[in-house]
Amino acid sequence: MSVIEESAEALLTPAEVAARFRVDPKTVTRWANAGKLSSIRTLGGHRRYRRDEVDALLTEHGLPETMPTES
Amino acid sequence: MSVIEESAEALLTPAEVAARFRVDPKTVTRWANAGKLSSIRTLGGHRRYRRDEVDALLTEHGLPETMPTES
DNA sequence: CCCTATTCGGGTAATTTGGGGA
DNA sequence: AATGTCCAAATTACCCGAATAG
Repeated sequence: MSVIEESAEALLTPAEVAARFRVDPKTVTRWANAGKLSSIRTLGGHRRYRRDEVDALLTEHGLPETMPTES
Repeated sequence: MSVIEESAEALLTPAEVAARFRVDPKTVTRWANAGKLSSIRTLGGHRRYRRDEVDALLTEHGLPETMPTES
């Protein structure tokens, strides 16, 4: 399995989601428990998160106003 | 799982941005509210800031490249 | 020097987050 | 590596007053 295929995976581990939000994996688990983030369970009981959902939440927010030219 | 994710985490906490600008964390929040700085929200409502943007703002003053002795 | 608008920091209360340990 | 729980630190949003331009 090469590294390139990984960017196409649809599911993210808790650590990967935590890294993208710059929070602890525990916090991601809290979000899932609070129903703020949909999760899928592995057969071992651990959670996986939808990558498109995470990416959508990451890009939610606002760009700064168009910065006029410094001239 | 590979290590490629590491380089993608470019988010700063409010305290980290405040430290770079030598201001209060509240002031950074004020900049975000004013739209001067783009922010990403955690699902709990806390803000994360893009390191690229912060670094760009810190260096965009056009400081002279030659920094002689500060005597 | 005075006046005015903006920015910054202090204080409080409520929520979220992170560290340590089970 | 991940889960669930307890507690301290961080962040948020609100107020207000002081410092800084212009």
